[in-house]
Amino acid sequence: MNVTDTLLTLFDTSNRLDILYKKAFGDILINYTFTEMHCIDFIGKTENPNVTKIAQSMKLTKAAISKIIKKLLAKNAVKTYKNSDNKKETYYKLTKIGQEVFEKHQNMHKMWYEKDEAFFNLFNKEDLDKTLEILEKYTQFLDERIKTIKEDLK
Amino acid sequence: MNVTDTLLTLFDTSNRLDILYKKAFGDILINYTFTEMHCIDFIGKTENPNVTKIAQSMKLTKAAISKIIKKLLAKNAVKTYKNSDNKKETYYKLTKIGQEVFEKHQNMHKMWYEKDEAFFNLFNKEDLDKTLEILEKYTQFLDERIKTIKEDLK
DNA sequence: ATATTATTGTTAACAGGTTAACAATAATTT
DNA sequence: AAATTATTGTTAACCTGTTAACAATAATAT
Repeated sequence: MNVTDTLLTLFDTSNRLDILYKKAFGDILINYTFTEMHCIDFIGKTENPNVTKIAQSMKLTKAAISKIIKKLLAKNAVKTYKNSDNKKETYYKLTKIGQEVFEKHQNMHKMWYEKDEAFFNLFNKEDLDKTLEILEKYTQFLDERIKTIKEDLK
Repeated sequence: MNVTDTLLTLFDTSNRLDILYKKAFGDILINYTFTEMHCIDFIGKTENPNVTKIAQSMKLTKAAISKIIKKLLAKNAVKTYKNSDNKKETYYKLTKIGQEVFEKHQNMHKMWYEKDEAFFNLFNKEDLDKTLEILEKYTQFLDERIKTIKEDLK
């Protein structure tokens, strides 16, 4: 087992996923960036989404989301509302335009899913399960190392 | 086989690799960013490296490398030289300081490699090979889709 | 040999993220 | 109830990348 190969392969795979994803959505939903799209997706799926929730879910800062929301408001994809018993929090929901974009995005995902499924069906179940297991354990192993990196380096 | 799980797992794994990598090098080589470090690494390993070669290898634009090099020059990690029969190209080599950073980075990699190897030795060879095979084929499959995405979406 | 085309590397303007500081409001402590 | 602390969301200043335009030089075609 060549460790370097594994890491390079992993890197390659996730790189391709990234390219494909951006390309797919970039081509169809030309007026929305990748991140704006994600943001719309989250708003469409979530109860009373505010800047804080969106930021947590998307693993970006509140500052970043604040800016993105500004753009989505300018594009009329999203509108704000408030809850009468909380003057601090601002929530968002999709406009008709936003809803259309949301649905296109959902359809893309569905199509994507089907293609992937067809691909993975070429392999047998045990091999796929084993692959998942190895990847998951490796992720855990990396998590451990992230935690202990300080002592690790003394 | 749940496709969504696979994709999320893949995403998680590469995300952790990224975090760990940045954290590791960020903590040790505090004066150099991740990208500067990569650049030093490439210069240390390459014959007559110029902006163009570095950019290709690091998959960044020449403009980006141009800026990074500027910083490395300011930090005295790198110096320029020319080849007498080409007035257009500028090459770079490591200074003593740059060389030290390069070696620290190499040692980090070695240590990292050993830890990974110990981890992967917990699994048996066939399973690991199968995993690699699946990932590689999936990467190829994604490459195909990247190429054909235009027609794909009609 | 000259003219054309391609390559090299820099720069300005932009994009999309971050951190840090802040005012407004909510929650908690005393 | 008042004071303190925590949370929300915005903004300014910055960082690191991109694209596009450019001057200088090298390579190729005529």
